[in-house]
Amino acid sequence: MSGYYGVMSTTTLLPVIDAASCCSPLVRDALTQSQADDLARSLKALADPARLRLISIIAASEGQEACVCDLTEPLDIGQPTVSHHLRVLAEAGYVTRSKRGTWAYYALVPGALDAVARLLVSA
Amino acid sequence: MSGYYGVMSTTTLLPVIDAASCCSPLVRDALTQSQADDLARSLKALADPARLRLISIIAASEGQEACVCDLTEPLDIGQPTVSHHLRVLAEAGYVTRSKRGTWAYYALVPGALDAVARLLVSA
DNA sequence: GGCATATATCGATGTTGATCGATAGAGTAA
DNA sequence: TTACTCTATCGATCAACATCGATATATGCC
Repeated sequence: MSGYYGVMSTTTLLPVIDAASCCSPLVRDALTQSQADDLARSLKALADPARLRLISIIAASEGQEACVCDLTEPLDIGQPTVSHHLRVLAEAGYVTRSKRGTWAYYALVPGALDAVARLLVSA
Repeated sequence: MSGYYGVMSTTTLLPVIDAASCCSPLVRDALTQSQADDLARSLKALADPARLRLISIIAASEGQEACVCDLTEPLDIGQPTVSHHLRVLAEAGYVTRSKRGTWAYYALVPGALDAVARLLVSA
């Protein structure tokens, strides 16, 4: 389990985890402008109802991975919009994309949500 | 097409993840539309560089409280914009406002950031 | 090859949001 | 009262974004 699924996405940066490793918690010190920009970008990627639902569906799926074909129907939005949201989540480092045959599977990046959550807590 | 991911049997699938050790709504179940709307609204209020810097300055201040007069200068934005951001943070429940004389003081709501952070973590 | 399906990208549109200048309101001091 | 300071609100502008339909790309099948 937790194996690797072949091809990685072409955008392999993990901005969320990078931000977590370099930046101090929000409540410890006053954030610099660039720290605030980075964290805001990570939070903006999460701050959309459709993207939160996509993440929660992926997270609740077996292996924390889901096919796009299973993500289009439950949300009440069109297929291009789902594709757009998945791209935003991937570029922010929350999910990775792997294509198997005709289908594209999106998987949670382990620890990505935890990383951004840790930036918000005071302890 | 294939799977419906809703409230299926919680015991058969999900080999590693145990409901007891996995407490976040985001990661445990698929969010409903209104749950996603609520969480997105809370995250949107945080997902702005100016507001993150305001929160961090307030949090780093004595008593986790700061006067507006001390918040206008460090950020490179105008006073009406600072006032607007503070209002957004207050309406989202992250800070409270108290006026003493001519000055307005904004204080962190204890536990507010922790609460939203807990919604994101998986364990 | 041609056809069908799955997903991504493009272009346009309507909406939200960040920012500003001007101004209003509240409080203090003379 | 008047004058001054601090903060909030108003109205406008510009940029960012969510969404859609149409189309492009990729893969599999016949």
